[in-house]
Amino acid sequence: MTINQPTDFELELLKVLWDRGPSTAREALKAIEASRSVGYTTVLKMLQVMDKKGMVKVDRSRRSHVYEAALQRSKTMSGLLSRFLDRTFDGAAEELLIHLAEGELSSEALDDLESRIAALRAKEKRS
Amino acid sequence: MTINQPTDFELELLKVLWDRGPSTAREALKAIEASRSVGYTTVLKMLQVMDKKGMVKVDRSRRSHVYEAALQRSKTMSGLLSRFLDRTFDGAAEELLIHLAEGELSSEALDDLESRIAALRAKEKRS
DNA sequence: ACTGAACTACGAAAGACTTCGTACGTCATA
DNA sequence: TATGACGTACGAAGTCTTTCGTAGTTCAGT
Repeated sequence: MTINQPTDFELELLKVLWDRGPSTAREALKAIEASRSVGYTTVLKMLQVMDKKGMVKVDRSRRSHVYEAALQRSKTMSGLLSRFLDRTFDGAAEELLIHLAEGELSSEALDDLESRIAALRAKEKRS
Repeated sequence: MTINQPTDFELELLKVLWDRGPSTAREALKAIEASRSVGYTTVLKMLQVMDKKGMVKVDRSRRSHVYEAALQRSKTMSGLLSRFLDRTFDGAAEELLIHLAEGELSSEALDDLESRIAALRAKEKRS
């Protein structure tokens, strides 16, 4: 059961669908155009490809088909992270954290992270 | 100066070079074969491609050319992480951490992480 | 009913990555 | 010196992703 990992563009589209909810190709285009230039048929084609891969569900009852994400945001993100962790850091989360901590974390993020750890600890103890 | 991001295979080879030090194509092949099957000329070709991209340095003074990583391990990893963070989590390290914490971290890793945070805090205060 | 706008379907091409076959050179040794 | 093992160079093909053009359909407004 190897899950389908979305590519960059696919993820971009999934994010639109997660944020906006079910959307037409044109609506998705509008959302994406905000950050970069791409043609309408390109977006449409990608949505069709994603349909074939089972990443989106399509409602064809209207003339403008409506696309909806068929993947859960959280699971998808976890899957992408997991794969990245394996491929890049050979699964060593601590290694990843070293680089994350050194380059990317603000003081607030550290606060956030600490409270998250505390929550996890509490959950662990409970189980 | 957008740095060349290694692909999966390229990273695999870089890891070999980082771990073993300067190596011939055959030595790299031996190391990689431990985990998966690939042909000798494939490895050689990749090393040649990486040479063209500037990712490795080649010593051609011997018949069997000797390849050496031209990228720093730490910088490469940080770069890969940074790109992944941007593309997948739109740069939000906290988002990444949520998923990392939920899926991948053992109790020991949490310990490790906490002490790392403490160290970062200390470093921050000092500056 | 006609026209133009908007939609879908789909072929095809470009670029990146990976893979290998093949041609050819070199070197030790039988 | 002939042979086989081992080395490099490199073209080419297969796959995947992204991109778009074009053809054909549908629908609303004149």
